[in-house]
Amino acid sequence: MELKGFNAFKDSVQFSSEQTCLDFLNVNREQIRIKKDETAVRNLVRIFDAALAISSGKGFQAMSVRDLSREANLSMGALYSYFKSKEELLEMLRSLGCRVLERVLADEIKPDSSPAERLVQAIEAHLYMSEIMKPWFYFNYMEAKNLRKEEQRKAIERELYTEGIFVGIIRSGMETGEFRTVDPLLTAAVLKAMLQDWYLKPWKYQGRTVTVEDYAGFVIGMVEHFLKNPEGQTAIR
Amino acid sequence: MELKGFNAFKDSVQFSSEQTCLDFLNVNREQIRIKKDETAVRNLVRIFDAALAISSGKGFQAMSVRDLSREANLSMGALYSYFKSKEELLEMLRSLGCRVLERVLADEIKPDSSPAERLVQAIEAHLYMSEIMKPWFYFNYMEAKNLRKEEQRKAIERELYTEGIFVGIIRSGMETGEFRTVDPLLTAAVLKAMLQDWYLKPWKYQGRTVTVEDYAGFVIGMVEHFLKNPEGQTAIR
DNA sequence: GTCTATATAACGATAGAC
DNA sequence: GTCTATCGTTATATAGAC
Repeated sequence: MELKGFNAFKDSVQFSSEQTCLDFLNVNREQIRIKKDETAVRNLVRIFDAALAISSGKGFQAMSVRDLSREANLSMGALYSYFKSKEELLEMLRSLGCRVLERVLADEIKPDSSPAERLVQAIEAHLYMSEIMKPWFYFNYMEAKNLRKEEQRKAIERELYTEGIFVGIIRSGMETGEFRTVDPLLTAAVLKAMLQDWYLKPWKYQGRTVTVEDYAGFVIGMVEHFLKNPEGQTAIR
Repeated sequence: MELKGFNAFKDSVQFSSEQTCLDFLNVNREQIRIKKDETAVRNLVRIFDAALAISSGKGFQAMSVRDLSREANLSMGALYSYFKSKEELLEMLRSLGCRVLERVLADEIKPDSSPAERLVQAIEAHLYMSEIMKPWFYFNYMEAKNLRKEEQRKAIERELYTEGIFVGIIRSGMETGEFRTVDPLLTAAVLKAMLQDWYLKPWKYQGRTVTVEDYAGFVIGMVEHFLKNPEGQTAIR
């Protein structure tokens, strides 16, 4: 196993809040009343950062729009020219990270790599993205239940989609004989659970001075150990 | 590996909501204004069940005391003779399952078993208890952040305590040579994450008709595969 | 574009009748 | 023990001045 490492990953994805908000603005142009891009992006960044910060402490429902107004340094009236209800703000926040996450996963997982290599790429991409956008990932997980039924369905679909990436990799590894025969669905499910633990319990890993690379290395080691065919790589390649 | 199985487990713990609420009443006698045990227990069961049901849908913060009054078939006034504030209700709910959980873990993990056996006992106990008290486990996880700082600290302590049970088992298995050398803290952490996934995403496993025994078998298989010393049991050293 | 001020609804909590 | 009625507070959302 050969890890890309967190720093190399960060350089290659070039994440910035401003770029993310500009993308967001371009997609949701009609819902936002502000006409000047520069103003809109600047305030969107402040709104999103503040909302994620407050929500991570006490949850989105318990955050009042007044709280948000204070934290983002914008008046009530100003806020309501970026969204028309608190519920809409919730859905804006949710959709924020989805686009960038999907793009990164598509970029970082190389279809012509071996299953074992793609497994490492996928695990690193998931973990490192969750490290970069930790507040969003936490929010996305904890607030899913507050979405409307329809949006909730989409959120579940999304979880199953990223899990499906792992299922696909495991299946193809089993076909080439690189991996031994396991239950691909359950394996992907518990792998996902491990990856999510990284951003769900930051207090745990921070307190133990475990870095995200340490964690990635451990998870990859465990999964490889579980999947590796003891008879060695039996074919194709 | 030899599993006890869910039904055998259920028989041996003899869980009942009424018993749990009676225990609770005996511990918190001074905070509850109702004098007749029978009435108090009956209503406590209704309050707790209703509160967990509503909270699991939209979270505790979003649940109004009026919602609770409707669902539990008790008036506002009646509710407030069982707790003196919504926040106190939150802490009552949190403490509910802790006692019974701790008792069960102590009963089910036999100190004179081998590390491998104790590992199976601990995993089964955790999973099966979370299946029996699923609404409470979900609540306990999702609402921890709404507790007061002091109570939050205790919640983290509790998480680390149950995780510590696994750490202890892994360490002793490494000492006897039954297990190979791994990072006990990280192993226990990801194991915990796997166990929690069972009650955090019921929609996933229910939809796939995976039973809790299936899940237990899979997790135990994976962890044993990870821990098992390839050289076999090399004795005490 | 952003502000202050306010309308309107819902909230948690309590007092007092039964 | 439980209910109904109601208090004071806080919430979301908007209107109109700047």
